[in-house]
Amino acid sequence: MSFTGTSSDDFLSGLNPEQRAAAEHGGQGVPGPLLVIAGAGSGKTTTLAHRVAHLLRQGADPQRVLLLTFSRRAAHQMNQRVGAVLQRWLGASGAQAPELPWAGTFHSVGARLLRRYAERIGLSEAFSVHDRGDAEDLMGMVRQQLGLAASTERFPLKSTCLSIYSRVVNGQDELAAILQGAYPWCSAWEAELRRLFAAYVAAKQEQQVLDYDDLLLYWAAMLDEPGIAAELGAAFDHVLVDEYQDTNRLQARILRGLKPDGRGVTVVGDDAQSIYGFRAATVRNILDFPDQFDPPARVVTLDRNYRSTQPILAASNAVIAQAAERYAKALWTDRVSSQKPELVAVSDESGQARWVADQVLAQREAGVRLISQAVLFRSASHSAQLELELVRRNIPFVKFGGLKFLEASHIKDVLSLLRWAENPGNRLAGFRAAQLVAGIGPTRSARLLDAVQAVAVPAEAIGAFDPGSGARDEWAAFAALMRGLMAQVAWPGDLEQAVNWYDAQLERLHDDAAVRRKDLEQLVRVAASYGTRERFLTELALDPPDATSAEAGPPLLDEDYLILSTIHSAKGQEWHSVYLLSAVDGCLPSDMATGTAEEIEEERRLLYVAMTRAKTRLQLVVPQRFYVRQQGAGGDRHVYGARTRFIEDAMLPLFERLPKAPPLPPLPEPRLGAKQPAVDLAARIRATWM
DNA sequence: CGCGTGTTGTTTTTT
DNA sequence: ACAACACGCG
Repeated sequence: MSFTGTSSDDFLSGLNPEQRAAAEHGGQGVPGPLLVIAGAGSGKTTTLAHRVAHLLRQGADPQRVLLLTFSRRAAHQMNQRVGAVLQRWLGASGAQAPELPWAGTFHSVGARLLRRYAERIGLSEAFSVHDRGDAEDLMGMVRQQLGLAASTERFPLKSTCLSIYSRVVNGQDELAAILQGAYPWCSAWEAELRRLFAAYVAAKQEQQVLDYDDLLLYWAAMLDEPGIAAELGAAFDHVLVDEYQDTNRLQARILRGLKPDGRGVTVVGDDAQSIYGFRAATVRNILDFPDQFDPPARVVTLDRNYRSTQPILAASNAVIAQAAERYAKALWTDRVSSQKPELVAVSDESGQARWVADQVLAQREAGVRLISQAVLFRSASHSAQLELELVRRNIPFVKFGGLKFLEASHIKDVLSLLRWAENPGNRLAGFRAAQLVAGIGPTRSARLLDAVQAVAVPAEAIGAFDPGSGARDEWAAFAALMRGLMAQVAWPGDLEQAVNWYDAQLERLHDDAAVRRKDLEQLVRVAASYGTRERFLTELALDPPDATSAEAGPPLLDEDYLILSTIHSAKGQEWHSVYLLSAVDGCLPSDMATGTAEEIEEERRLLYVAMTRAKTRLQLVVPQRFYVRQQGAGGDRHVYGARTRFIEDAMLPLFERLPKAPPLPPLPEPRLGAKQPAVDLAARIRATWM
């Protein structure tokens, strides 16, 4: 299939000169490496979409274009934009715009490639993908087995162990260096951690499971084989990477392995928006990209902002200008406005919730739909008070980031049944699944798994297992379910069967069975959109649905709703009005992240990302005090919050301050002792009716 | 051996 | 305020 056409170049005519240069880079033949530095709101997606369209128009085969995006959502968006551009160009010719089959995240593309090459690299084609929670559980199991949990001095928690392991793998660094740099309090455990990680890797391989890091690690390792590298490199003519500032060294290694000479490679990003350092992303990837090649990659900088008004941009530029190291660029715009971004002083977190709810409603009255407004925050928990307020006032909202559907225990329970059926070697899934039966605990479950491992047909071992006197009937039903799930795949009927069986256990396992039942119904609905059980299980780990039904739930498409989002999840998005909650030192920068200068720089970029999401209206809300958590009910310990350190006094002229009058000092807390109240209001009010 | 209860330690961001 | 862990009962 070819899209080479004869029509003119007008489909690029909507672009500015720099965008156009990026889109057309290379002319005929396979172009050399290209780096596009795309500032916030500079039309990055548009440019990348036009570049893809341009390549296809020049005859590139969509099957041979690899487009690596940061999220599934971005991949989808890109596919649509490319389609729209091409559609316009193809015009009335009626031809179908092509789909890009190889558009996705590094992780999801990795999973697909590994499955394709499974046999050649000694991997089972039925390998399972562990999400973060599963990986932690397995790490916990191994930690237990090695006796590290029982040592007299406390050993790092399983989640910490996994974070360290992940950092080592993704950062392609030495354990000792990572410990020293990011986990100094764990340095004393280096030898034990090494032993733990070795056992963890062995356990994964034995069970044929891969965690997120493995999807990249095996891909990179596969590319170390010259034969496979040549084959894979030749399979793609063009490799485009979005959000390159948030890739880590392992991902850079993959890119180099695919295209050692850089021909056909385009990377796009903005060093000022690098916010995934905690995941071992390194801004060095983008800073060092050009000189990796000889001759160096071409660099195109997009510094015209089409999103925000001039006052919003001026404030954002001032914030990022304080950053230590970056590609120098100052964004500019011709969107004039007299409205500066606003710094709003409120009394405390509940005042903040009321303020934002008031503002959101007022804006809606003024004609700004809820869906064009967003509330951003540093960490998912910061929005708790606001969520209560929104529910109270009947303002519909959807929250991005924070607790994921998949992390809920009932969802994990049901999925463990399917995962075990899909891959009986997956001990973790079996371990969890068997314990759902009343009367089965860790010990019997482990014994069962040994029995399963010892025979050729797992279902037989399950049927023959003696669960102890109390559980025989329950066990028969469970064994029948597993036999059915393991014998043959019927999708999505398998999930319904699993949910049906699990429903009988729900009341016993959880007090809030009703809410959880709704989630399971939702899961069944989601499942129908996946073609096969295997795809469902892997893709769910790589792209979980966003919210549980306990929260707002998926509003109907025609309904209007407010967006709540962590700053991280807001990446790449934009809204007419943006409210940033708790722009206070301790929240932003988070007091969890003030250890090193690098961490603080990343927090600064987070504020920059948050501010540059706003098109027309931006409010940073600063509670004057907030209550310290971790204290008894009725406790009154609080901290007087200072405005975030990233907005220095010298920048204040760039903001409007609200409210205009200085805020009233907080009322002194009345000390209600045993004494009688000074004024007996109650008696007076009773007297009205006498 | 499983399950319910009390105690202790710990809090971020995501594929 | 919450979750993981240790302990003691059935």
